[in-house]
Amino acid sequence: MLTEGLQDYIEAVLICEKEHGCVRMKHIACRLGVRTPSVNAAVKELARLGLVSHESYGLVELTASGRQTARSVYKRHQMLRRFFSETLALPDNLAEKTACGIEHHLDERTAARMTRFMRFLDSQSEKHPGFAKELREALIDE
Amino acid sequence: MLTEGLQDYIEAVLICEKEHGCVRMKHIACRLGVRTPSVNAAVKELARLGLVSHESYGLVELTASGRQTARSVYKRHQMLRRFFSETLALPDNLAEKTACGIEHHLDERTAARMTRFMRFLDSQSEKHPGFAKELREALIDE
DNA sequence: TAACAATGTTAGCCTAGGCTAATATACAAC
DNA sequence: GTTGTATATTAGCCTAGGCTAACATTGTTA
Repeated sequence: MLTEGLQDYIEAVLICEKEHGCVRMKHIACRLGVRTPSVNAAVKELARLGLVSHESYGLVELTASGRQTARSVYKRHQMLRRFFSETLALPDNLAEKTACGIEHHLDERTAARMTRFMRFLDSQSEKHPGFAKELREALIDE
Repeated sequence: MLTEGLQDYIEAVLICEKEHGCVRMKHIACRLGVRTPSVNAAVKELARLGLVSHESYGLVELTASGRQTARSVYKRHQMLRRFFSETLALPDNLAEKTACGIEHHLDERTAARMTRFMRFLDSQSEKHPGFAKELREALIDE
């Protein structure tokens, strides 16, 4: 079973791949703010689950199914980040932190619903000039 | 420091108090789906933090500061439950489960922002007949 | 090619927070 | 008052997932 922690790790693999072209233990460690022995243990487990391949002292690579999993985790993360950052107009770092904290607690259905919800808000902004502005004003909290 | 787990416990104390008039270990255990020894350890810690008072084999009672903390946790929980249940129109049990999972990951500011956001949506529904209906239709996902 | 720097791995420890089994207490009923 | 049942507590174990320190490997550079 893919625990919350492992979801973070596999997402990190995908992102490190994008960022560096290849994935080393230290990249993952750096991204997640943990030490390499922790990464080592996690990657071992991901390999056992067939989500990455990895041989000793070598690079980490996503398998097909691992990539699919990672993408789905990533997509959800981005959706949440957008919700907090764009919809709620919170600062990027806070939006990111919050998205990161909650992403593992939304099931498929809830995530899909939120996506539709955000789409609806976008459509309202387009249809009704003033909607976005009203929203922005409603959110001010000082 | 009040860990996530302890926040669940202190919220449970408040709810058990509402439900039963007094708070026993077993009430908390039942509500959180854990065993009494786990509750015992948590309550001990809450007492150490000055959030509840409790003597051996007796009832658990919130202190003033504990009650304040519990209420704030509870309020956030309810706000989230409403977001998923009313705004996103998800089934109650799913909304509850999701709210429960993510509540500890929102800081004060984010929670306040979401509250304002929901207030804004309510005001739109009032001002523009059809808004709520359009939203409902936009969320359908079958 | 020898040595060093960077990286990865292993071993062993720690904490949080569950659990069960065994023990202790409180209270009700006889 | 003794006994039985419900509840609470303690002791001790387990897992996930961090960590450091020590060791191993790789690859680069003199």
